[in-house]
Amino acid sequence: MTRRPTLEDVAQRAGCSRALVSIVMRDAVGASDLTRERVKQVADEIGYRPDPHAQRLRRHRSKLVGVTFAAGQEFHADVVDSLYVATEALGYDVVLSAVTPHHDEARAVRTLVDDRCEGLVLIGPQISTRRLSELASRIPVVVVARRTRGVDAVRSDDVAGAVLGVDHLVGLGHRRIVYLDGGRAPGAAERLRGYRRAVRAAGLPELVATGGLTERDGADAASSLLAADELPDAVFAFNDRCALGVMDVLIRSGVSVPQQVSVMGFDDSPLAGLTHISLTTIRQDCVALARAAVARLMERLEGTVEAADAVDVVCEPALVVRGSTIPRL
Amino acid sequence: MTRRPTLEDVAQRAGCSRALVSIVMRDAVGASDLTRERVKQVADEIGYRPDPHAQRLRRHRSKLVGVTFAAGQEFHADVVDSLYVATEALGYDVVLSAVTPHHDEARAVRTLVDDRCEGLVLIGPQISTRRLSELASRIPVVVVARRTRGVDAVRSDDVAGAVLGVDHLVGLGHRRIVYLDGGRAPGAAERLRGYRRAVRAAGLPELVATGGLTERDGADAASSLLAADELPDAVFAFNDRCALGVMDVLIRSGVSVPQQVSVMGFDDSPLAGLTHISLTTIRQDCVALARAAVARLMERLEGTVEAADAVDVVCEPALVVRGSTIPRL
DNA sequence: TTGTAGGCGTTATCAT
DNA sequence: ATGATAACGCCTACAA
Repeated sequence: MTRRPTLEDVAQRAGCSRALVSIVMRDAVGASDLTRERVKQVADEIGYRPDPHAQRLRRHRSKLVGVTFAAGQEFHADVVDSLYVATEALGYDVVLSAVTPHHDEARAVRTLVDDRCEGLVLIGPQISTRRLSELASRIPVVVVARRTRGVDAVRSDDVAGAVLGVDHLVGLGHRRIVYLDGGRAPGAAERLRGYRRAVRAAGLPELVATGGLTERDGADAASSLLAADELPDAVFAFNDRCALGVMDVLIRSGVSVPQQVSVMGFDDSPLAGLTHISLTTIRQDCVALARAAVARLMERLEGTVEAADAVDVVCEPALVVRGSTIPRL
Repeated sequence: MTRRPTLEDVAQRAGCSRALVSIVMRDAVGASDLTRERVKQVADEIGYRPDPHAQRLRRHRSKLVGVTFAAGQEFHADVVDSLYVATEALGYDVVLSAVTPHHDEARAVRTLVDDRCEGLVLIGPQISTRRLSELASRIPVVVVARRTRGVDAVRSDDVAGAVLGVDHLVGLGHRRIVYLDGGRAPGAAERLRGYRRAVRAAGLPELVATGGLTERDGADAASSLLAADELPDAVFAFNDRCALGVMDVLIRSGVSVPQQVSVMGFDDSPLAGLTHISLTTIRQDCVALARAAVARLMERLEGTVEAADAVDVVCEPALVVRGSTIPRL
C-alpha cells in the first residue's frame, strides 16, 4: 500500500506551490481560473484528499461538533440523522460517540473533548445535573430531550403533547381515560401535568396509575386494570413501549383493542407505525430538535451569547392518529 | 475561554523539555520515576490532554478503526459496544459513522477514509459487492453480518442456528414445524438450509412458507396458516420481528401461544427478552463477532496476511429458551 | 536520564 | 496571481 498523496504531491504534478493548491482545495480567493482547473484535475487524478487532522491542527477551529447518543435507540438515531444535515449546512462535521454498556457517558464525553470538538450535543444524557453544569462550564453544551437548569436544553413540549393526546381521546367520546405515569423518566413530570390539565379542562376524572418505560411495566399496569371492577374507555401510556405492553395483555385476556379499550402511546417509535400494531401516539419533532440544538450551539460558538444564561427551547410535538384509538362505541 | 494547555505548557511548569513530557504522557521508556511523577502531576493540575490530531499527524499510524452501522438497530448497537472493548484492548480508537436516511453508506465510508482510519468495519453493509471489493482493495475492510465473496467477512453460522432451533422444537415433541422464510435477506438462504437439513434428519416434513423481515410479514404468514385445515405444532420464523407478528395474529385469533402453537424467532432482539413476550430465539454472539472482526482487521494491518485471499469467519449462535415454546401437549 | 532539531500535512502571512 | 516561510502540537531520532 503506497503513501497517500499530499498537498505537495499535487503541487509538484500541477507545477505550482503548495499554497496555491491549498487555496484551490479550500475554494478560497487568490487563484486564477486556469490554475484552479488544473489543480483540481490533478488532485482528482491522483486521488488527493486533504488530511482533516492536519487541517484541524493548523486551523484554529476544528469545526467539529461532538454528539453522544444511545446506540440502538430509535429516537436518538432520528436526532443524529437530523444533526448530520443541520451541522453540514453550517460547515461543521459531526463526531459520534455512542453510549453503551462498555462505553459510558463520561467516557464518551471525554473522547469528544479530547478530540477538540468545539461544542457538544448530548442526546438524552443520564449524568447528574452537577456534572452537566461542570462540563458546560468548560465547553459549549446543548442537551437534547432532557430538561436541565443551568445548561442549554432543547426538548419537546411534553405538556402540550399530553394535552394533545387527551384531547384526541376526549374528542372520540371517551370519559374514563387512564394515564400510565412514567415515574422519574425525562419528561414524565411534564406529561403527567399535561394529562391532568387536559382531563380537568374536560371535566373528566383524573385516573393516574403506575406505568413505566418498558413493555413489562405496561403489562403489569394492564393486569392491575383488569383486576379492577370496570375497564376504562381508554389508556394513555407514558410511551409506546409501555402502551405495547398494555395492548398485549389486554388482547391476551380477551379484551379487544381498540373496540373495548382505546390505547395510545408517546414517541412514535418505529414499532408503533411499521407494524399491524398501528398505535396512535405523539411524535416528537426530531428535525426541529436537532436544528434548534445546532442553532443554539452555534450561538455559543460565535460567542454572541452571554455565558451565564441558559436557554430552554421547546418544540411542539404532533398527534399521529392510527388504529389503536377509535370512537367510544 | 483560554487556550488549551499544550506539551510546552507542561514542560515549562515542570521545568523540563517537551520531549520528556511526551515520553511520560505516552508511558514510554526514558524518564526517571521522579520526573514521571512531577510531569504527571503538573499535567493533571493544568488539565493537559494530548491533542489526538497532532499525535496522529506525527505518528505514522492513526490507530483508528472506522465503523459504519445503522443507527437505531439494536443488533448493530450491540456489535458497536463490543467493538469498543475489542479495539481498546489493542490500543486503537473507534471512529463511528452512522448510516441514516440523510447520511448514506457511501458518505459514511468516505468520511472514515478521509479521517485516515487504518481499517474499516462495516456492520451489515448494504452496498453492492462490487463497491465493497473496490473499497477493500484500497483499505482493509471487514464486513460483519453479511456474507461476501472477496472481502473478509465475519458472521453467525446461520445454518447451525436454524438447526439449533429445529432440534429444540423436535426435542419438545413437535412434528409439524413450519418455517417462515426470509427471502433475499442476509442469512436467509443459510437459515432455510439449516431448517431443511434438521427437519429431514428428524424424519419430519419440510413445511416452508413465505415469511419476511417485519411484523407485518409475520402477520400475513400467520393469517395464511389460520386459513389452512390444520394448525402446525410450531412456527419457526426467520427473525424475531416476524415471529412477533405471528404471535400477535395467532393470539388475536384465539389461538393460544405456546399452548396450541409454539413460536420461535431468530436474533434475540431486546424485544424478545425484555418483555412478557418471552420469545424463544437464537442469539447471535455479538462479542465474538466483534472480536473476530477486529482480530482479522489487525492481521491485515500488520500485513501478516496475503492481500488476495479473503476469509469468512463464522461464529456459533446460541439457543435462548424462553416461554414461547413448550412441549407438545 | 535529559535536551535539541526536524518534520508530519496543512494553512496563514508576507513578499514578489 | 503566485510562492516562500513560519507556525499548529506532537513525536522520533540523535546527541549530550
